Amino acid sequence: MVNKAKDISTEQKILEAARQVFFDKGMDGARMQDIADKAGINKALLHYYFRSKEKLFETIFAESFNNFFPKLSLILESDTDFSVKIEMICTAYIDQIHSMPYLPIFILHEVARQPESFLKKIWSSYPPPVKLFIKVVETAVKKKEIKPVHPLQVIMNIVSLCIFPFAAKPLLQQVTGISKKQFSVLMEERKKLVPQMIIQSIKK
Amino acid sequence: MVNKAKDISTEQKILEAARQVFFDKGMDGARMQDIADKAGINKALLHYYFRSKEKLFETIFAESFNNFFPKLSLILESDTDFSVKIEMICTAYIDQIHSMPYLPIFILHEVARQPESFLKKIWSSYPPPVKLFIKVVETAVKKKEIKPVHPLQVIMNIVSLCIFPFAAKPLLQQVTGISKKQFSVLMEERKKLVPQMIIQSIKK
DNA sequence: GTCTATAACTCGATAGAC
DNA sequence: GTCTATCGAGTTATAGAC
Repeated sequence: MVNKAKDISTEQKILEAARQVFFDKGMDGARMQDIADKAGINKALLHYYFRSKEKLFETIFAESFNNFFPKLSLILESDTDFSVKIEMICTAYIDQIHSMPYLPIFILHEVARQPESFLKKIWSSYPPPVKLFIKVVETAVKKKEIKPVHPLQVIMNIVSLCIFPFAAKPLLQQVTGISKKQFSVLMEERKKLVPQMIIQSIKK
Repeated sequence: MVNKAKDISTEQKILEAARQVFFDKGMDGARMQDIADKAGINKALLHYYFRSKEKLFETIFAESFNNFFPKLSLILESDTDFSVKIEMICTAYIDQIHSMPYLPIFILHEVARQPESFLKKIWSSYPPPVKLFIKVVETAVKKKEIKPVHPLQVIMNIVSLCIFPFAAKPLLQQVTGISKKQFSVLMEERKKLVPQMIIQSIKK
């Protein structure tokens, strides 16, 4: 398979191919041969650009980790009501993951398998803004805008409701037989449903 | 490592070891040598009991698939209020997964990777009671016990809120630094929180 | 930068003794 | 049933020509 756009660099072709194969098979199941085929080059060239499979994986994993936390900081720091922030976060998450539905399983599977030291290194470059998120919830509680709640429960609720359906998509499709299209419709609906649920569960 | 209880059969030792290794590493990352070591036997004996790695995996995957759907049918068929059913399902799910926290990632990762034909075969023996679940929600809607809602959205909400936190546990612990114990406390709380959220979101 | 050829190694599987 | 020893396929990585 040769890339039509001649201006796409070999490195970019490799990264795109690696993304597809790693997302699909995971680190252990991915084959350098498959990545080379998909990029339209041969194995040796992979090693020329990225020294080893591990280095290539690290590159994909790091950028994915970053993508897993959509522009949360910007939203959290914005000067908007708490409920508006919730709505924006849900929409950002659902849109983000909808465009790369294999991301959640990949991240969850690999995070559970990598040594702590490796993870520490990765997100020293891509820090998820959890502290900030917790602070935003705590502030809303103090200002009596919402009920006193454990911030982590709220965060878990939001992320669960937005992301899990994508992680469970293959299972859901197998079990219910719904089409790709029907699934997309459900996910679009959730951009309204999920914030409603969250707000309702913590409003005074 | 030799098993102390002499009455535990070799087959059981293999299955327990295989469960651990497959849950931890996935099919592709698992090594027959690791399973043999953990079971206190050698590789050849694995092949004597289960012809191949694939057969052994199939055994573990099938029983896991079954465990992923806790005794839903019994609860769904029970003669109780809709809201009580929701509560029972959440408790059943959280308790079930709490006792095997690696199950969700394993199932989600592997389901996405197995061919459709294989999955069809598996759950012809372990059918998840989705049809029944949908019917229960639809009945509650018709009886005007709850708002008109898309049953799949309700099901997704329940499963997301109960299961995702376990799938995200390694990530959550890395990112927030909470202990195993603190995590358990949060999950216990959720047995009350989640049903409340679900009921509130669909009550008339 | 890109290719072919191959070295070095890992791992599932089997043969065959006890 | 259980073991040791080994084969052979498949995979990452490198050497070296162009």
